[in-house]
Amino acid sequence: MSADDFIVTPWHVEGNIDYDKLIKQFGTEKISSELLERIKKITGEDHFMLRRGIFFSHRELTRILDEYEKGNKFFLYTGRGPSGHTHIGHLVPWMFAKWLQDKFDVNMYFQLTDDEKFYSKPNLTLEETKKFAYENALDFIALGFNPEKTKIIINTKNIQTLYPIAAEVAKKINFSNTKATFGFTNETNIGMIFYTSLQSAPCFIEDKPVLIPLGVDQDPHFRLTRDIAPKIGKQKPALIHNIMIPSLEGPGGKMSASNEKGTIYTTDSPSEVKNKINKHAFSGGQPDIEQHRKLGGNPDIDVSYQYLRIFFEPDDAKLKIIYEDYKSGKLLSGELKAILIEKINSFLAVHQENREKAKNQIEQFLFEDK
RNA sequence: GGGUUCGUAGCCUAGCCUGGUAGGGCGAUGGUCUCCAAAACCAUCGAUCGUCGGUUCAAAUCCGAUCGGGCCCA
Repeated sequence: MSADDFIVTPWHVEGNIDYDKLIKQFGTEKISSELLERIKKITGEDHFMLRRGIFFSHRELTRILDEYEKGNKFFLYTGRGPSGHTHIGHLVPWMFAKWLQDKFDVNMYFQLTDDEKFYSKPNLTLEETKKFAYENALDFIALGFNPEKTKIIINTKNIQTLYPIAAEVAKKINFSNTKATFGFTNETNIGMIFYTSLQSAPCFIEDKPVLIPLGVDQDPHFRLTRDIAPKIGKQKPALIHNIMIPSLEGPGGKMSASNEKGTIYTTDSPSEVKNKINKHAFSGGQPDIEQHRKLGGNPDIDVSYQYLRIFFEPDDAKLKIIYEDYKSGKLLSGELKAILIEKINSFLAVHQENREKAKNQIEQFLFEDK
């Protein structure tokens, strides 16, 4: 694979992603400066994830805003495949979704696809995926979603509600569609083959437009959903995509829940965070201090800097100083790491407290079948 | 129901025909080097070869059964 090759699919992300190319490949739209201005005007704030291009692409976000301005509210939908513990990369779209909920005052559905992870991970049992679903739900709730307007759907639990919608969808998808979209073969179990219709279901749970914030790698699922929507008399879901969060160990992969050392979990202790960052975070620094002072570091490939940019340092002025100091060689990699460690640990201290409280709130968040 | 194929460390895999208790790659771990990380270089851990039984002085290797996965046909 050459330097400018990259692969982005729902199951595999590899290489240095050129997001402009990806927009062309996927046929999505770049979030333009006009669109940014418009969002800013409506919400009264330009969220740093938008401003910095962490959310960089969309499908029909303009339609959602058009409707909203006419007084027609939309709702939000996102989800998570509970194949393991939550890591900080997962929080990026959720955090943004929380902001959207606050600003637009809309309903939110969060789908935990325990069945899908059971189907797709040979070694996971349904018991385990259900356990992770519960664990992941705590992290979601901990971010402060409005309990009046937020419902968590667990596929195996809420199948009664999902199934009639999924059936409508499933009837419109044939085997060729799923094979082409997901690369299914004759070895693929039939749970997987049906599954995408279940992931589509929450898009149609309310008779309103839906906006889905999600990692761009998950876009293919909803390309299919968007094709089906008009056929069953529904509106196409609109999407807003975030970039892939790099693994601690460097660019060229997304943070994976199965790679312990390249991943910071929401339940990690301060010393674990410190150790992981110091020992594993890929740096853009020079081989030694002398050269670093002389040549400076490269913040654009430095994972610690990227984490600050993506999530942990919302203040542009502070971020800019870090960027310039690192680039000039004034700031050493170890010092940059120390900044990040401090940021992550103070975030996690609060998050973990909220996560504990979430254990008592979870009941009110769980979707109840009617 | 019939046929076929596979089952060796976390993952991929050599060895099976021509029996003598397993070799490699990736990964993991530790060290050297770095302000860190990476790279590089050292070193280390890790498999009773799906299970049970048989043949044999000796079986991952041959035979039988059984369990599990895949594919094809019905």
